[in-house]
Amino acid sequence: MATISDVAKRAGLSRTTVSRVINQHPYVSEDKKKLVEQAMLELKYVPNSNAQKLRKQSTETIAVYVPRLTNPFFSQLVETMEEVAVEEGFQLLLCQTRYNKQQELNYMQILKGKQIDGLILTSMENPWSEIEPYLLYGPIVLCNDYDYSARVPIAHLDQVMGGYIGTKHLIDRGHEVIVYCSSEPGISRVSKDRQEGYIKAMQQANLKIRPEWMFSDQFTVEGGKRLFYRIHHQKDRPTAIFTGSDEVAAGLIHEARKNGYRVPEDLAVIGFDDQPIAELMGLTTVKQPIDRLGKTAMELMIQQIKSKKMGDARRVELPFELIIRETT
Amino acid sequence: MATISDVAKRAGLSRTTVSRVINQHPYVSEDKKKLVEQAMLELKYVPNSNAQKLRKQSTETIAVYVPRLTNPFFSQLVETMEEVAVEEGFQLLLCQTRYNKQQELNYMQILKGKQIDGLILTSMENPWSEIEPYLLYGPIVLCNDYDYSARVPIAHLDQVMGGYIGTKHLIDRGHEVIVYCSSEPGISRVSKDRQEGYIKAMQQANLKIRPEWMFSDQFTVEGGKRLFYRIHHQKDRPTAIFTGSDEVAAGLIHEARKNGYRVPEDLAVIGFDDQPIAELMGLTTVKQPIDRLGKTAMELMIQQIKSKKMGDARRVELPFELIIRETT
DNA sequence: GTAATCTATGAAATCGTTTTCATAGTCCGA
DNA sequence: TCGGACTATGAAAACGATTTCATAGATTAC
Repeated sequence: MATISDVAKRAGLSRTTVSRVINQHPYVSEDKKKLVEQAMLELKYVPNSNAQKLRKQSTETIAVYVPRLTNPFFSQLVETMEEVAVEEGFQLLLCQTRYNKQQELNYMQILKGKQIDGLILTSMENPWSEIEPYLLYGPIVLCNDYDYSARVPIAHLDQVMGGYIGTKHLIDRGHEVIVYCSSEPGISRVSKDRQEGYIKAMQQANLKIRPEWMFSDQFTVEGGKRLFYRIHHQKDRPTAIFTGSDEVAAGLIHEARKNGYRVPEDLAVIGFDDQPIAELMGLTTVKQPIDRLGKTAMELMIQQIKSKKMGDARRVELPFELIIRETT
Repeated sequence: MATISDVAKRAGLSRTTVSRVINQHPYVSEDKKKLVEQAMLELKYVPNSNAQKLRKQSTETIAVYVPRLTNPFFSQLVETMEEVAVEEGFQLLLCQTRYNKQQELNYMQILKGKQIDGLILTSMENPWSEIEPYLLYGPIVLCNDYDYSARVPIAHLDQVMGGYIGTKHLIDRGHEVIVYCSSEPGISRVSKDRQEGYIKAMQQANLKIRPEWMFSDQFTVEGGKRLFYRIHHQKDRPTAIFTGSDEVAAGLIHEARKNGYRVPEDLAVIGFDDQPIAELMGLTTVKQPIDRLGKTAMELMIQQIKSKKMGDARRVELPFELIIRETT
């Protein structure tokens, strides 16, 4: 494999000059530049990026932590992030925490080892205080999940509002017994706040809230199905359900219909996210602008890397949109 | 940030000995080892991974090229691959080609620049002859998409068979006018072979094949909807459709029902992949073992990296499974 | 006409590791 | 008791780039 020295030798110049051509420094004469380019072409030379990273102390690589990719919310988030990153000349290292505290912390070594220029967290399995120390080693941006005590850029939605909007819609439709199902396992602020929004809306309407109406352990299509049977067998059956994702809603509706329920007459269901499946099923849902969320987070990251300033804790809050279809 | 020299100084030993401890070489006495570990702890030392990569000439990083992540087939594939990679001590660099020839070639610089130890292609936008030269720079493994002339490890399914199974099932159900819809844009062998399987089954049954019964431009839920209207307005309306993915099938069925079609009585539909949505919609489908596919490909890659032997063109072919539900 | 600035180039230091080579003491068998 | 094998350590070279510093000719400014 050709090195920069080989190129220099071939062009009859020094390594310095070759490096200047590669990095488009000024002060290289046109004719020498041509010579170098010719030599690089002949030798099929490509700079060794590990050497570059070591010397430049920058890697043009950003890591994204997601719980798991089969959750469409996160795969769409990552898709957008990769697109923005590449446009700006960065690459994406993908890390799945699998909702696991330890896994998340293990991955932190990547930041410590200078392997990446920055880190985007889309969910946090550990409290911010566990993560904060790593800020020493490089910039961190929060996306989706958040913690207001964190002094880092954040792109997110006000999930209290999200929970409120959805619940309020069900209340407006005349429902009084409403079940809430959270979106994620773990200590995520997203779940906590969204549930707070649910509670707020219920209280405002003077409706009862009961622990057995709040679920926090079902997150997939399968989970939605299980959720249905839990409800189905309850004494005080709810008339409406606020689910943490469109997938849970879809699974739930599927199973409900199979058991002779009419939706929304016997059971109203509202989803969350507005994934393709929502339109397909005619699902009323609280839409999250996932693309804008991912784009914003990545841009905040890149700005921070390029400006080399840490500590500009800009917070960008994006809006929800209630999409009313046929399940409420 | 502490370097290996700092650690060495603090422990009163040489860099060499510290390096030996880090890499668990033999021939380090217990007491010196303790000293080094103590020093590393005190200084919160973490090796600079770019320096390691440069010196070791290996990066413990594998790149995966996918067209795009919002296609659930690919996000599931990547999810599995990441899991296997991490288990074996590797990391995953994610690259989306967006079905774009040039993008795919651009990304090839990553391999040339020694930034990764190997490359897994899940789809090919360029003919193998364009890609082959890059083998010089590191191992390549094909996954899902394939080209029999490529002398590299391949994990895939016999898509001719896949197309045949699905079509045969429709024929067995008594259908004679069957539309085929391919799974991907571009020159992918997957599409070509699957279509060949369709043709084979049709010919075996002495059924007519017409160009206007073959579509190759719709790949999403939205695409499925558009596909429905194309068919809806045709003169010789088909009674059955073989779609390239469950999503297309889902969109199509949704739109068909909206227009008063009964499925499968007026229009039978078979999907491909067996994604969660397929069960949800009661969709008959040709199941691909995506997890096994991803796992196998990653294992083939890691074996090749670890053995340092190139050119063992092992081919692993996994089986389809026909899942019959209610849409055929 | 001279000092200051700009342009163009290369030698050598540097980034932070691992690897090679050299050295020396210990142990063991004949 | 001698020689080979094993254990333990460190100095210096190597990985392949970029950056700093030095130098020198060309140009500009007054």
